[in-house]
Amino acid sequence: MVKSAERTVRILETLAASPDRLSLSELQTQTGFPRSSLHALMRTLVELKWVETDGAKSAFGIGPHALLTGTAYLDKDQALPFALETLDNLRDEIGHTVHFARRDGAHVLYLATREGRRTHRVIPRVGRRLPAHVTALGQALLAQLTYDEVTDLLPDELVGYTPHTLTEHGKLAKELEQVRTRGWALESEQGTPGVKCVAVAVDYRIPATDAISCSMPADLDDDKLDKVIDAVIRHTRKLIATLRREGIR
Amino acid sequence: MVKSAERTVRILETLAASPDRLSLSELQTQTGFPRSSLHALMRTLVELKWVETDGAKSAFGIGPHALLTGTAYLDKDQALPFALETLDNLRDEIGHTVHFARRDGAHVLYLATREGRRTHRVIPRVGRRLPAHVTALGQALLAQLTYDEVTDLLPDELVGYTPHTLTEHGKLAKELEQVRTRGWALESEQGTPGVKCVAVAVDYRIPATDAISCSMPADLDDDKLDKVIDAVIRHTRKLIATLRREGIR
DNA sequence: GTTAAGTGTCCATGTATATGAACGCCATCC
DNA sequence: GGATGGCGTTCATATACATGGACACTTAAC
Repeated sequence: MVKSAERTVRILETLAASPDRLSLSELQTQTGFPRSSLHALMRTLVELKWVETDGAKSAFGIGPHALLTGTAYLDKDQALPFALETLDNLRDEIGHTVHFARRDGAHVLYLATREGRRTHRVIPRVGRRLPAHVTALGQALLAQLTYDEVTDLLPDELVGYTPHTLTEHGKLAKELEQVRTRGWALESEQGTPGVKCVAVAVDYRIPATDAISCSMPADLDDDKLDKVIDAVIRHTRKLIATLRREGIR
Repeated sequence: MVKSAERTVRILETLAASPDRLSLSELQTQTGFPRSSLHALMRTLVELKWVETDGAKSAFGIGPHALLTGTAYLDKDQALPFALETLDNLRDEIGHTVHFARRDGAHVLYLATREGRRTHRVIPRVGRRLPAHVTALGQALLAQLTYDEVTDLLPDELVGYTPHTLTEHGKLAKELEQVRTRGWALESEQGTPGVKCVAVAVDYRIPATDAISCSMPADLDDDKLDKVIDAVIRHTRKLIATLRREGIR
């Protein structure tokens, strides 16, 4: 491990994770790196526009070059170009926001926002990440794994985001078992208050590494929910067929 | 400048800019760094998930952590949370994709995609970047600057993307003068074949650093184009008022 | 079968970096 | 006004890295 390279990305991750800009000393406490070492690294990163500084220089934040570089990850994705049409169609059919994600259900790769009023001021963006156990996307993907793999992947302490979050490994395992048998995951305000999500894994790989989800208001009635579940399953099957046909691995 | 920190981000930028994954030797030729130095850096970056490797290890690509970190830039933006509603409303009203960008018109911060069929297979994503002189967004922002500032900012050679791209500084200056007087920029297939864009600068700062644009099929008739221009101007004014009221700087 | 050019990997050593401590600056406190 | 704690900055020296060259391996050429 090259020390300064590791530190460079750790600093960037720290800045990205913080809701506010950080001073040199705050960075010191959060990263544990010496002030003087940080000083040199920050000067470098600011010059390269990977870190923004607040005029007074006492507040560092993630810079525009990090955005330019990071989002290029999307262009490299094999499955995404073929998924776009399905995702937009699904969004148009059900009228709710659709997410496409991969791996541990964490980072959202594509987002088809619905028309009309938005309910909260959270910026809809790709790359957003919530722990796998609190989202339907995450559960749909975790359900592909064995119990041991799941406990291995997740931390011992499952963080609770709302009163409905499954914070016990036993309960989560039970839920995942249900996801496996019925084929889709349902999240009712486990991650975000007032939001319900349905997710289905896109199993063109075994185990599946991608999933489609649809988020709705939590108070949606069961009739409409059934229609959404049906639509998500239908479109996911179509996407699987497309990916198989195109030979995506 | 810390050498390995600089190299770290240069490597990431090189990987991001390349359409394909790169081998160690390709990285060597593109960056000029010695193979053995690259080797150590790549191992570090792969371990940290900032770089992905292709199983065989002979093909490096940008990794998921770069996406997670880079997109956090969006959460730090002051104006964006207040712009979301306006942008979605504009999209709903005119039925075309709406972009919100800043600085040199380069990186798109928010994207409200339209419903219905998509015309090409380019992944719609934030952070995408085209040179300022080929986009309406870029021209709307360049029009805020003096001739000297523009020539200073842009390279001497203006790259042409289509036959309609303004590749001469003189012609660009003339166009920018027109943008200044009429208040909006129009791009007709100068950046992307088959696409027309209208952009208006959001001048809550002087000079404006943000702009809203709307992209349409190039064959849209003049009547509808006028309606779009009117809508973009109207919504931009509304956003300016909002930002002023909220005291965003 | 031999050559050539591609790949990743390893190692010793000269060079570049990391860092503790000291410094200067500006608030705030009492 | 002296003390305290915040900030960024600087420098000598110990430490860690950069790197040319050697190595092993695969593939393609002939």
